[in-house]
This record gives sequence, C-alpha cells and structure tokens, in this order.
Amino acid sequence: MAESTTLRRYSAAGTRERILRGALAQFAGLGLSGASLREISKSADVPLSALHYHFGSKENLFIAVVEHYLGGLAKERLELLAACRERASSPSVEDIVDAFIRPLISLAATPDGLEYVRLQLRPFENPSIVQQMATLAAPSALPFLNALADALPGVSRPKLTRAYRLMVWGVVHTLVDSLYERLTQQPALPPKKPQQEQLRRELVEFYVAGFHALAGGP
Amino acid sequence: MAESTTLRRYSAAGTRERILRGALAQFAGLGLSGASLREISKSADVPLSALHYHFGSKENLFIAVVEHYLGGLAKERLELLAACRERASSPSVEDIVDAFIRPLISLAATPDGLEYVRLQLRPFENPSIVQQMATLAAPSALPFLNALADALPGVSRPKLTRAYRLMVWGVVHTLVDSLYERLTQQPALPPKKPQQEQLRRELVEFYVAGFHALAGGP
DNA sequence: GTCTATATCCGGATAGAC
DNA sequence: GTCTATCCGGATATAGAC
Repeated sequence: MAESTTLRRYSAAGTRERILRGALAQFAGLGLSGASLREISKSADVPLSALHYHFGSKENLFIAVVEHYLGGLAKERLELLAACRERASSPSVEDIVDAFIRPLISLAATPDGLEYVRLQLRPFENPSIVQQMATLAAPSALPFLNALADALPGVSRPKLTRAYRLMVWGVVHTLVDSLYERLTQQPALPPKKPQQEQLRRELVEFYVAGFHALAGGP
Repeated sequence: MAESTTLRRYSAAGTRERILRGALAQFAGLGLSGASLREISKSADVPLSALHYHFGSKENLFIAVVEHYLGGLAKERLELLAACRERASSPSVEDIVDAFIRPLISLAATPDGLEYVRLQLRPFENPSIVQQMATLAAPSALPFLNALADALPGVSRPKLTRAYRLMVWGVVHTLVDSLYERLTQQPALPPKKPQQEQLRRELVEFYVAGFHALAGGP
C-alpha cells in the first residue's frame, strides 16, 4: 500500500500540452521578451527545467506555441477556400474574404483561441523570429493571395498584397485591441454568437468593398 | 590655455533630445520590455544615469518618447480636418480619410517618423502603459470619429468605431510590417515620393469604399 | 523523465564624487 | 548636471540527484 515516493506529479503526456497552454497565455499578454519562463512554469504547474527539457530554449518554445495553435486556423481557412472552389469554379471576392475571416472569429470566440489571436500582434522582436513566423504564415497566405488575384484580374499583385495585409491586421486588431477597448468602452469581440455573426458580416462587407474599389468599382 | 578638465561631453540642452531619439529607435525595434536602458544610453551616447536623471524610469521614458513624437502627427491631422471644414461645412468621408492617412505617410517617409510608426505597434505590455497610450490617443481619435459620424449619419457609432479601428491598424501595419515585407519581398513603404502618393490614394480609396459599404452603398 | 539547486549574467535603479 | 561604480532582483540556462 506504500505509495511511490517519487516526486513526479504528472505524466509526461500532459506536460507538453500544459506548457504550451501556459506559454500561450504569457506570451500573448506580455510578448516574447516580456514573458518569463518562471511565470510560464508556474502557470503550467511544472518545474522550470521542464521547459528546457521539452523545448530547449525560450525562443523555441515561442515558435512551438505558434505552430501548435496556428495549425488549426490555417487548416480551416484552406478547407473553406477549397469548398468555395467546389461550388463554383472560381470563388468570388466575398467567398474568399469570408473564408479568411470566418475561422478567425470562431477561433477568437474560444479562450485559448483569443489568446492566440493576441499573440499574433507580438512576434516582431528579433529577425530570427520574424523569419520563422513568415515561414509559418506563408502556406496559408499564398493560396488566399492567389485566389484574390483570380477573382480580381485587373488588380496588380503589389496592390493586392497590400490590401490583403490591410485585411489581415485590421481584423486581428479588431478582435483583440485593448487600446481601443479602453478608448471607446466597447469590448473588441462581442460575447454572444449572433453579434459575432453580425460582426463577421460587417467585416466581410467592409473588405469586399475595399477590394472591389481597387479594381475600379464592383 | 588649460582646457577645463570636466568630463562633461555635451550640453544639457541636447541631452534630452538625443536620449529621446535613441530611445525611439530601441523601443521601436524591441518593444518596451525588449529594449534595455543600457543600449539606449549607448545609442544616445550618454551615461546610463542620465536616463534616470532626466526621465526617472524606463516607463516614463517610453511615454515621453510617445508624447514627443505623437504631437506633430496629431496636430497635422487635426489641421487638415479643420481645413476641410473651411472648404465645406461638413467634410466628406474622403476628406476625413485623407486627413487621417496623408500625415501618417509623410511622417513614415522620414527616418525618425518611420521608427515612431513602428513604435505604435508595440505598446501593449502592461495596463498602465495601455491606459496612458489611450489617454494620449484620444484627443486626435475622437474628432475623426465625430467627423465620420457626421458624414455617415446612417451608421451606428459602434460600427463606425470598429471601422475606424480597421483603418488605424491596417494603415500602420501597411507602412511598417516586416513580416509581410519578408513574406512578399516588397518594401512596406515605397522609397520614392510619387509611389508614396500612389499608395496614399490607394489606401484612401480602399477605406472610403469600406466606410460607404457600411452605410449601405455610396 | 522529473525535480532541486545553482551557475551566470543582465536588467533597472541608485549613491555619491566631481 | 554629469559621470563612475555598485546594489540587487530576476532572467535563462544547466548540473546532477533520484
């Protein structure tokens, strides 16, 4: 009946995931340099050395967090884009914009997902991280740019890229911007589902109009 | 002929400004927690203690940098907005958007100005800073929101605020986004004046269309 | 694989000479 | 006002017992 006197508190299986969760929250709130491994280890309830054991370094952990949470979002977006292609041979601007925005709003409606969206605003601290983030982002960004180029054949690629970027960052900031939450006394993402649907329609409408304007009108 | 043996290298008059310049570059590149006062002191060529003597703390210095550089931008924007009001009793959406975007593009075309634009993407690290940034931003944001509300009477205030925020962050990111510079191999802000003018027209066009779409068409 | 203890360094802030 | 020297906490990372 003597319980093992080992100090191990958790199975190895769950440790990695708990670290990723804790790290997500810390990095999202404080950024790469602002977060500390000590705090992450506390919030994940693992010893500090477990972070190094599993991830090697702070930067590696950061990238691991991004990879872990980015995957689902990119997958969902690409699936929606593919679904448009099945319905019509080439998707409309509205289809494309919706396929981009819809999964992000769903994601932001979950607690972890919202943290991940916040994290996206923080990674620009050293060139190595920027490089790795760009590599991670490319596989989901390029199909959208290509689809937009097909839907708007009159618009040059640089123009399209800039407009795509307006959409990317505008939407992310809309969902998590604490500065404007304070300035305007409005929550960034409404808590209830119907209002979130409303917000999605509003965003799609806004950006579809913008894209069409670049092509010289709808 | 004996030169004074004092160690003072610079007059006090220039010290504050050099500190602000050095701090701007460091904070813009690395964020509040990523930048170090030691590096700032080196880049400004002043001793570390001068930073504390003139500004008291790292956070105070950060806020001082923002105040110092934000001033000119806000002033120029509000002047342009006032100028529209003189030409017509109530400015059009295009006037308002242009008054918002034009000074930012001019600012970003100067080296220090570009650093300041980059800095805007970094201040979200602790509640006290967010609070102070919101306070600093309000005096220039509210007149623009009010002007938009006048120009688009059919659009609710929350909708307008969200759209305004889309514009704020989209434009800032467009001018300095290193992630997409790498992803797309395009410089964020074109180096030559005519192309900058072109970019400005493009941005104005995009956002004017978006705002009008919210009102149910132009 | 897990955990404690520690090495090593760098950060912001300050004391006090000049 | 300016500058050197220093305090001290907290950071990442690692060594080594179990």
